[in-house]
Amino acid sequence: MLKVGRLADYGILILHHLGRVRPARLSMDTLAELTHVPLPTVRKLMRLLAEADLVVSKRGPLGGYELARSPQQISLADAITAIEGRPALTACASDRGHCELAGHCELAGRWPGVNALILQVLERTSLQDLGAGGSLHVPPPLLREPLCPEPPGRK
Amino acid sequence: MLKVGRLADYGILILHHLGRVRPARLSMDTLAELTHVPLPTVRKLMRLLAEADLVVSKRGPLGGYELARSPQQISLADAITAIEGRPALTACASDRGHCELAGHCELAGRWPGVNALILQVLERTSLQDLGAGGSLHVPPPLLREPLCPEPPGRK
DNA sequence: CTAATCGATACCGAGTTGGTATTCAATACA
DNA sequence: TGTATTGAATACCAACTCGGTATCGATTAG
Repeated sequence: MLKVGRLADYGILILHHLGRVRPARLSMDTLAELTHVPLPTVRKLMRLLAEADLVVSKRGPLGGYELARSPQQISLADAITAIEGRPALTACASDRGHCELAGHCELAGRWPGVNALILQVLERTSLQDLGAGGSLHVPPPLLREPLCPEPPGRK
Repeated sequence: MLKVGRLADYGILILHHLGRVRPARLSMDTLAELTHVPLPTVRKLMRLLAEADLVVSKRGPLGGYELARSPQQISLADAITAIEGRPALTACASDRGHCELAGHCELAGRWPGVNALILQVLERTSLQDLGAGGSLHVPPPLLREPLCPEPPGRK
């Protein structure tokens, strides 16, 4: 199904909320309430997001989390990578993890290319893009034309 | 990790091999040998691929499978959909499957857009593209410019 | 000093996924 | 018409990943 895990989904939602209140801070408790994600799960998520430097934590009363940078500067790829590792369609395109077919598989060398394409979509979509209205950076014509028109005057 | 299941991976490899020998046929036995995928697993895969009309089967001696259309006309999206259902990043972007956050989640309406983008990459990449050399339809400049440059003389 | 809040570790149950076994149906060819 | 070859269909299973939980320790505002 090519899906992103529920944790990553939740994580992105949390980042979205942090973006909305920026530069204010939100406690895990509040985040759990806002997102309806169970608190222990929020805990696990925040650790990952903090490790990846997407959020900054403050302890003690009045503590909580705030976004480390602006929502424009955080991509979906950032978020997903923080929570479930670098997106990799197949084992051959992944850093960790081995494909037992390696050696026989004629496609092994080709997957990274496709993977990079997908990754780009995720990198070019920011939290901001996701949260606001608009066409996700990508003009509707993309739907009918080749992925990118041949750049004029090249080669 | 945003990965495609191993079955889908195998399935695409199988389709690739069928493409190479087209319009000849290959038996499951041969396919298992060629791809190093265990025969029972090949069986399961071929049923799915046949149901999706990506391959055509012939029974009896000299039987086997052949590609239903040319490798250019089969996209990665076709293959993945046949094997693990329509790709959907999140539950909100999926047909089947419900997100228990539906109703509270401010992002629910936005995911389908991102999903469509990813889907397009998969739809625009054919078996042929994957198997052959070349730049996957997508010129390198895509790596540095906005996903698609604003079409000149528009709006 | 104390309450509020984050940090870290270990653990668990369930569902998905990849893989297997078995039996039946069709067909080329002798 | 019989037999060997090949696909079709069903049911089943084991292992791993994933989402979720519990518990305790560390920091800091007031």
